[in-house]
Amino acid sequence: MNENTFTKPTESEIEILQVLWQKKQATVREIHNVLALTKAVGYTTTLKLMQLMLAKGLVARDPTTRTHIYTPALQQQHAQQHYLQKMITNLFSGSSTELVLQVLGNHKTNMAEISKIEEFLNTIKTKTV
Amino acid sequence: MNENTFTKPTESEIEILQVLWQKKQATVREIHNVLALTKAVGYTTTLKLMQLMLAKGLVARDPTTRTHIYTPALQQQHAQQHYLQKMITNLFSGSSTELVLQVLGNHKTNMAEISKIEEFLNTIKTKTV
DNA sequence: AATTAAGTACGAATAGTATCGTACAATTAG
DNA sequence: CTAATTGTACGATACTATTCGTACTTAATT
Repeated sequence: MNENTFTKPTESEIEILQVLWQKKQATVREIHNVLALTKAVGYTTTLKLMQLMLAKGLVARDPTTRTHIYTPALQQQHAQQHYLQKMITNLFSGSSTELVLQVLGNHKTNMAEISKIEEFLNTIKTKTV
Repeated sequence: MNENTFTKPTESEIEILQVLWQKKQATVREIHNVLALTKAVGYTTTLKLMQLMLAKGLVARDPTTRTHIYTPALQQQHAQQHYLQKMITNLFSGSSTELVLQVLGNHKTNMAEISKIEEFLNTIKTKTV
């Protein structure tokens, strides 16, 4: 399983990856504690999921210490692109602009963020024919 | 099952809804023909899925004619919001702006669309403290 | 040293999703 | 009028994902 082969994470797996992306690395216990904040789930369930993710190549781990330390093996940006593309196709009739407008309309965006987006729009303007 | 209860469509169900949202209404045969363009799937599979979607309240149908005519019972915008929110939380660490920048960076956006987005940013600016 | 605590491994049960064959009904073609 | 075609209904099956109990191992506590 090389890095070109995108193994689609399931929803539960993405929840785990989200924690790993933020913490950079974590033990099963640490991840489980985070997940347990928002949903009822047993420790061995989280453990098993992470073992399956290891087999799929979604995470890596250092097994030299007794308590294994896991790291994400899938880049957050890759997952973002994959799911964004799918979402644009299936939910926004293929229009990325529609998606952008919908997001901007539904989430409070402060001045600094608006400026950041405007700035970015200006840079792509120069590349647009 | 009232309209406040959002029944989360599965991925296959969203593919069907996508066709319905575009066509406004369609028969099982019509939807199946569209799906068959991109994946191998039997007619009765599509039929069964749509019957399950009817039971879930995701679609409605007019059964007075022999060939039933289906319509979407879930607004496209509702589904968009739900999945956008989930995506922002799980894949973008809660930052809607990050998502917007990612989309703009990965999809070609023409002048007209850029203008549309800039215009929208201006309107929300006036509402931003 | 014995007991308790904390960890991994993994089989197996459960639940959720997708697939399709077959039965049957209604319409259409010959 | 009979055949073939086109449709719906739905049970059975396969596949995928999730959940957790239990066994075993290692480390820490008493």
